[in-house]
Amino acid sequence: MTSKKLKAAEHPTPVSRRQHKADAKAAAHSPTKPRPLTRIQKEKQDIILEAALEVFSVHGFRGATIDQIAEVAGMSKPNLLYYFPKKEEIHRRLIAALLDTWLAPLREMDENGDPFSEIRSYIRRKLEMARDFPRESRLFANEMLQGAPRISEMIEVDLKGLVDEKARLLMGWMDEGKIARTDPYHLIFSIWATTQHYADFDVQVRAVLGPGRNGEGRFEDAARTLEQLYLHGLTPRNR
Amino acid sequence: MTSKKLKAAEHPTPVSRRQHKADAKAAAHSPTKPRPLTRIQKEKQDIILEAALEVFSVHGFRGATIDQIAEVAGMSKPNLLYYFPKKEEIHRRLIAALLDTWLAPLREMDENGDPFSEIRSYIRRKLEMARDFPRESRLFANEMLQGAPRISEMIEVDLKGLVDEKARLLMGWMDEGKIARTDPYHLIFSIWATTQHYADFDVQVRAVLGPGRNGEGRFEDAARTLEQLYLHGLTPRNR
DNA sequence: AGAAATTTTGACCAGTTGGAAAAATGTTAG
DNA sequence: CTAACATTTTTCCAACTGGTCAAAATTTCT
Repeated sequence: MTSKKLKAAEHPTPVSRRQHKADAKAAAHSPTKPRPLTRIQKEKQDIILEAALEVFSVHGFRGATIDQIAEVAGMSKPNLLYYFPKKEEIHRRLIAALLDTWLAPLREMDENGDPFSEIRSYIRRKLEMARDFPRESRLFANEMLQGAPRISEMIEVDLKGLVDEKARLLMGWMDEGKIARTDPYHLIFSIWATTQHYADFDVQVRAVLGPGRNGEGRFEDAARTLEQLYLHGLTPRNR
Repeated sequence: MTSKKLKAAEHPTPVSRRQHKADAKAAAHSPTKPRPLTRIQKEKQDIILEAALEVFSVHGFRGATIDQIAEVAGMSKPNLLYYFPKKEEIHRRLIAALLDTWLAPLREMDENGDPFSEIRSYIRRKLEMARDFPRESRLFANEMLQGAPRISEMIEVDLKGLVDEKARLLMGWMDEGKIARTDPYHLIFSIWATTQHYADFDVQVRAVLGPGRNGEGRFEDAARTLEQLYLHGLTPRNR
């Protein structure tokens, strides 16, 4: 009694990028509903994304294999492909989710706050992210190294837009004499670089510092050094 | 600057991993001479290394393919494999040559010089390297992101040794009150991060700055910003 | 319980990958 | 010129790659 010879809804749930032909039943269920529903399969998707983050962040897009991700996720490759029909899909999902989180700290920099404490907070938050989400940082770095082929649009619009806005804010503070005058863009780049460095070059940092200063102490040392450097470095000179 | 010096003590003849069987003549030629000599085939090796740098720096070790490298090098894959029997060999050679060049600027930091001008020079040189050898920087970054599986030894010995030495030097300057007191290790990390950022995250920098400030001007802006930040930030506070 | 839908599995594929063998083509010194 | 060596090309291969498919196992819904 396999009346589903060509099954009307071959991909009703998980990831469906293209409908099969002639399925009146699907239409009957919901006329123009692209995504009927998802239940506790979202669980599986999360597991996959987790595993993919682990693998992509280390080997980059090309260097990572579906088999590898499937193994880390604890499922078979075809099973994984049931949820994400394409390798690229997994990657895109990861990147999309990442960018938002990644820019949050900068977004929080408030024009009404005290310049120094705003900048200090920003550095802190970025440093915390490098500590708490190193894989995300590496995923991002990997994408950048490759020339951001998959996210050029995002960085040219969302990211640039936000940076432009905050650069203007910093300029304002400089004009008011509240912080020393520098190029706000390069200042932001510096903060990005110094904080993300602790995630992206973790091995190097670890190797150089040796086993001694490497736990929470390391984080505090880094935070103190950077805060001093930036705050001290941004204090207006001539009075 | 462009230190082309390469240690020629890696492998003797191109295809040397296994001799033809039963040839007493080889022994007759040179009993215990590991490397007869290499002529103008070194040219080919250089071409291959050039191409490999191009490819590895973008896709990382796993993501790069021999075919790709061969194509960029303008030769057939088997031909390439004649010179470098293993993919890993090419990569190792690149990394080995790189590390030396890469650490040169730090090595040049002179304890007899003026602290501020030494640090300024160091930043300048690192920034120049990021501008002039971005591929090398990315190759290095790629390796770090992957956990430096192929060069952990090098960074744990050579690199750590050098950094320890220079950290001591910086500490000395701090003790003498010549520069503000901070963690010298994290200070060095910061300089690495901020300078290499311009090579590794070039796409991002370019996208954010837009087409305007992107030629030589960009380099100058970055240099000025970093110099101000570090020199200003390292000026001793209390008098 | 039983039908229907969903999830998982196993077999399979075509294209790519790193690499081996050996034949074919230079190159060079005697 | 020619033997000895160096280089290049052709052919080939086994393992791996992203991905498909139908059947089987499982879950869900009534």
